[in-house]
Amino acid sequence: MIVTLKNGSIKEYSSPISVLDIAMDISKDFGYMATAGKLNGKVVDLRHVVDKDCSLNILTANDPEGLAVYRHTTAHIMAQAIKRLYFQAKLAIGPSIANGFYYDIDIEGGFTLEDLGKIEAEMEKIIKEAIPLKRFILTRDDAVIFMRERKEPYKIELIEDLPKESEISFYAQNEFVDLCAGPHLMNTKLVKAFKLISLAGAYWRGNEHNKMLSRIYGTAFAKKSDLNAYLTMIEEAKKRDHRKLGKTLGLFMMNNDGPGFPFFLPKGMILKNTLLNYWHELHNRNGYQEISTPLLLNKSLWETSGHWDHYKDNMYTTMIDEQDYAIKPMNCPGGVLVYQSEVHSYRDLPLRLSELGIVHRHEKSGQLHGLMRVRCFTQDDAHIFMSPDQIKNEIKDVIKLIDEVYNLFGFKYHVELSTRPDNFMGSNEDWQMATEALRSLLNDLRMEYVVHEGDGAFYGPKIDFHLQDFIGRIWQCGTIQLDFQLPLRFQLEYTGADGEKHRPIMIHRVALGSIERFIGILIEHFAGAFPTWLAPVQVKVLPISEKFLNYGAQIKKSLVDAGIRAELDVRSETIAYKIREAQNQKISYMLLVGAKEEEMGNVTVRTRLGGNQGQKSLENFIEEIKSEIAEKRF
RNA sequence: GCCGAUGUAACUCAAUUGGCAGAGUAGUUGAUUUGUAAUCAACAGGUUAUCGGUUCAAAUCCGAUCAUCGGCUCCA
Repeated sequence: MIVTLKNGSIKEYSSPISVLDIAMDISKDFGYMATAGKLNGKVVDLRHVVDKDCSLNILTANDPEGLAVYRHTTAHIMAQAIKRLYFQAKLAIGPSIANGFYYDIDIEGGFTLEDLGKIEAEMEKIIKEAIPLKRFILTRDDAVIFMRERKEPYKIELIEDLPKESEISFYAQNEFVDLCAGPHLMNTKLVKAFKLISLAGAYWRGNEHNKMLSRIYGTAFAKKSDLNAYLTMIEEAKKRDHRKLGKTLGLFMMNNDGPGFPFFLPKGMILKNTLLNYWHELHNRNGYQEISTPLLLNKSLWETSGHWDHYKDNMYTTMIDEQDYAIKPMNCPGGVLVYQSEVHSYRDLPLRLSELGIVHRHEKSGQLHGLMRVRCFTQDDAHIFMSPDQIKNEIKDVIKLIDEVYNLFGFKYHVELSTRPDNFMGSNEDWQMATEALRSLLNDLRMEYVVHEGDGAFYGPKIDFHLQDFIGRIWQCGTIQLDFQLPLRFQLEYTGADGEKHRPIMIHRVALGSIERFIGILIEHFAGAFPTWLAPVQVKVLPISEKFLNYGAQIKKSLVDAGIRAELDVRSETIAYKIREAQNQKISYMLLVGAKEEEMGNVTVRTRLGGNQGQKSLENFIEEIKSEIAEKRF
């Protein structure tokens, strides 16, 4: 029997032989570190017996797939510890996830943080006991009986959902047995570094109508040093939290009297306006015309648009002169009314109406999160009205525009295509045509994309752009939605070259998504140290002592006259103190001015990252920083 | 909305478990006049989230409400 190994080498073994034996044969050390095998592309247990020619890659906790196996075993150890300490606890599911693992448990009264310490201690004991994990198989019927004896209702439900004739695998570590497809480590002693991270609630099978279970999150790594590095990374990520930086940098604030409604402070407003100036420039350049539509519109409009039926629970409403009104949760009907206000010819199309629309949505209290999830936000919206033959080119241009924005900030992103949801509006044919249009366009552009079946908007399929932030969280920002429904509902028309009336097609699109959230993402992305073109304060002038306040004021005036955002530190503090504060405010340029500088008409430049850059003339400094700002360098 | 935790000065956190609400930072005032990440001193700052209850006595115990945090669910 021939086994081809990952490095391309070929080994011959007498059949049958276990994956573990092959691992041990390659190297004893490697065998001890092995967590699983990848047999012909599929992750298998070390216990798996190989009996014909194959390709095999031995996985260790240093491979992502091997680490997942390692963490999954750690989840089993945690479940065993919990069953030892709390016999009445019922186990649900416990998979490995991106940064660790969790286990959902049904326990009367839930867990407390002190319990986590006890569970960790019991897990250490289980690891010391060096318990071998044994795999065995039962028929489905026997598996149900087995779990019934053990009084594990969630496991029974899981088994009953499997096909009737299937064989079901279990893993046993002494008194503890869990339903599990595997694979797993051979022995509990192989877990070297783990930590229980947090406690949370989670619905059984992710359904909010089901019972809320207690979820314990933990993580595990091959080495203690890797675990510590991960914990340090989490601490670092906390320092970047936009809610914390928003406060220390004076960008925005929240207040109990307006939960989910952010306040922008002077410095945050500069950031926002600078971003929007760029946005205006970008959209002018790309043939958009900006409009602004009312915040408050009659309920009947929302009924026509379909929003009332679909989202009335999340809309803020009020009554004016005995008529129902709603605060807009979206800008589209406003855009549609603008289109309708005139008669259009095919020559007007595509008509690109952009709008920085302020929308309000009543998000449930538990899901608010700093600027990332708010109840009032500004969409950088646009509605494009066009004829069917313009769809492809138009969407291509929108993709190009969005790509330009993300590249400017150095964001990585990926694209997802979302198809028809259950609560869709319109005909199957329209949906199919719209979805195929998007799909073939992505294929034409050779863009990689993930398909999300059933995740589209109720009026049409969409292409979503997902950004990755510093902590690795994914944020959906840009979206392009193709809509046949609103033009139909509002009876939109244009006169074609043939003199007949035709129905336009509509694109809804945003590039930044929510301005507020995008700013939150920018804060974390740059850790508050914005590129100079975006920074609320671009230069801080620091006089060596009060004697040089006048000279400092002159420098500041020259900078401000040149269009640079500069501040002067007028306090009678030591220069070291002023520098410290400017550093903490993440200001990229500090200009020190004292006797030497005043004499020559110079400034001494200090950069946040590079330290002392020596003296130069003010003219040179202004010229350099202006070109840095103009080019939007970072 | 659901599960869990939390809420004390502008910020970060104490208060020996029910016995006089305190420190550092920031702020103000004064002194100092400084050359590359914290000069010194004084002052001011509070209905302990809110409302109610238990108690001789509540930041502390109990209940309700509000908000925040970690998740779940949701996100047109």
